Amino acid sequence: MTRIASFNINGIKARLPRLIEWLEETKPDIACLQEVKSQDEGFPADAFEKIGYGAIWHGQKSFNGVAILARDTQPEEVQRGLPHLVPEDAEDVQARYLEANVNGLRVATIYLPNGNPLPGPKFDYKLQWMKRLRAHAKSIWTEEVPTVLAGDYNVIPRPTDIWSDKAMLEDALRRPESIAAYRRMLGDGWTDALERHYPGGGIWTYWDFQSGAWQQDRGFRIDHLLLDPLAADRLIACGVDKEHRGREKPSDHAPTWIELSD
DNA sequence: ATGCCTAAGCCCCTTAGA
Repeated sequence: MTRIASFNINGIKARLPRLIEWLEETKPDIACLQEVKSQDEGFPADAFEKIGYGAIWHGQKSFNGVAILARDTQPEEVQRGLPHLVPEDAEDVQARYLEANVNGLRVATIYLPNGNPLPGPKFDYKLQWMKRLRAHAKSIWTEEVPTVLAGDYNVIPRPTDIWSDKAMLEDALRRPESIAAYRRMLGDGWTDALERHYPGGGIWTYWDFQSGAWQQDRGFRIDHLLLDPLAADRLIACGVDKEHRGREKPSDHAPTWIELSD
């Protein structure tokens, strides 16, 4: 059995005690992290090595940043950043994508752009980034290696993936363009693990820090694990470590995970 | 229409998040 988790930690320095605690309690074989918010030099690889995790990371000052941790092994990096579709994509220097081979699996950690405010360049960037992600995902598909694309997609796929049908309707996370781009990936054959196991929705992975969202369970589902058919055939369980959202100094996201048979 | 919270930077206020 292989357990793969995705966790938007919202600042690795501020969150290190919570992160170490979570790794030791839930023992994921692979952990995909987002919003590291640290330059490469500041990444606490030693702390992970001490508890048996190898790591690769792509850092950036203040914002973004992604990493892949693997228990008892070193992830083998295969891609850093998404390939360009048009020349302007070369201007993108944001650290949002990292991909590795780990124990015969292909795993990507994804921090998809938020896209607010809209309309505007940030929303355009989000949609272009999704186009690039879809194209690159197709190219992985052709390699026929079991693949998991895990991360913070900043997309609320269905009305049942948010606490209120009326909330966030004008937000980039719920705009039809964002949802359509996400649906196109599912149309290509990628399986949204949580959606498959909980078709009725009502599962959240994010609760705003503000306005007592956590206390009132006003959340939504934006962290997703997408599986190619080889990985989807092995899917035996998935869930959200919701309880970790209620601890001291938490991230605004909870970890999301799947288990694959061996 | 706005602030609500939180983190990081180089700083005690601004930017960004979702």
